Amino acid sequence: MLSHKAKYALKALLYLAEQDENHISRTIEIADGANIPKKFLEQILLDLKRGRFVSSKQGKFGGYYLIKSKNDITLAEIHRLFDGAIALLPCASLNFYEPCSDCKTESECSLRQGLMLIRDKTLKAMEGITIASLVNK
Amino acid sequence: MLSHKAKYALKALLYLAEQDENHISRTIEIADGANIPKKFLEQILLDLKRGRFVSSKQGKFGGYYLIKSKNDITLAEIHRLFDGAIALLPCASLNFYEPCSDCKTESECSLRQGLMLIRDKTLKAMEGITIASLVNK
DNA sequence: CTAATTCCTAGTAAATCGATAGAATTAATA
DNA sequence: TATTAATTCTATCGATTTACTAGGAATTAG
Repeated sequence: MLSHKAKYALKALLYLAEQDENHISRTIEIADGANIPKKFLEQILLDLKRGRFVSSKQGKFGGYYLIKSKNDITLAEIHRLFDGAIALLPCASLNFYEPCSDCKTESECSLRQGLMLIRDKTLKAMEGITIASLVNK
Repeated sequence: MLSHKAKYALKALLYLAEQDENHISRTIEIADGANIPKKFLEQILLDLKRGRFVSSKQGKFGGYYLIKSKNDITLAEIHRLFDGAIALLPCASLNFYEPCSDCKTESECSLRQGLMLIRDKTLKAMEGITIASLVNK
């Protein structure tokens, strides 16, 4: 399941993607437009900025705008940024790999094999969902 | 991600599936065999019993045994029993549906459409992973 | 200088998670 | 029938995470 943070991030990105190019959106504008608690959204936008999905202009008349093409922002990336691993267990994860402490020998962990299969399919599906693909609906 | 409960449940089911037919496994035996905290495993086995995956015999020489074919126990079912929805948001879930409080009109929620697509693919993949398919490795 | 905005750091209440404790219940068998 | 070994049930605990909120510092346009 997605955290609220991840959901709000996606909604905020969708909002930004729907604006005219060169338009700068204030936090409050996004919060109202996408129904997101404003102070919470502030943090989320900062995270998106650190992740180089958006950039900002400070001070009066400042705000946020996309710096990554909406075709290149995938659900998989947003999931990873806010909720971490896409795999069902860390031992089956590409980006957040950690061995299981309770598995005696990993090569023999039959569960892991199955979970890596799931991971590959889920990942592929999530990489196919882009902000652009969602906006055009 | 799977909770420890779900992971332990899968490991316990794998353990049971590997035993001879008609063999009854005590909790402590499963706990040792699959490296699961015994008291925690107790709860998990009760959950699996309520879910009609296993049954138990009480008293001396009691224990647990599979009552569902290993071909019919899927990762999807275990995920649902212990961790709930497979979809990324409740509004995109089949079995745990709930509307989003922050979406103005659901039909217009472009995010939901994408998440239902992911759900279908993930679900299909998870239904393909059975205890039997994991044991034979 | 002032107003409007992002940026930063804490804090907090509630829920969830992983696990433990202990007593009640059940059943085999000596 | 008493003993013993097992499941079953209920309650609780501490740590972590989640979803926010609060307050103010820094920045910028006019």
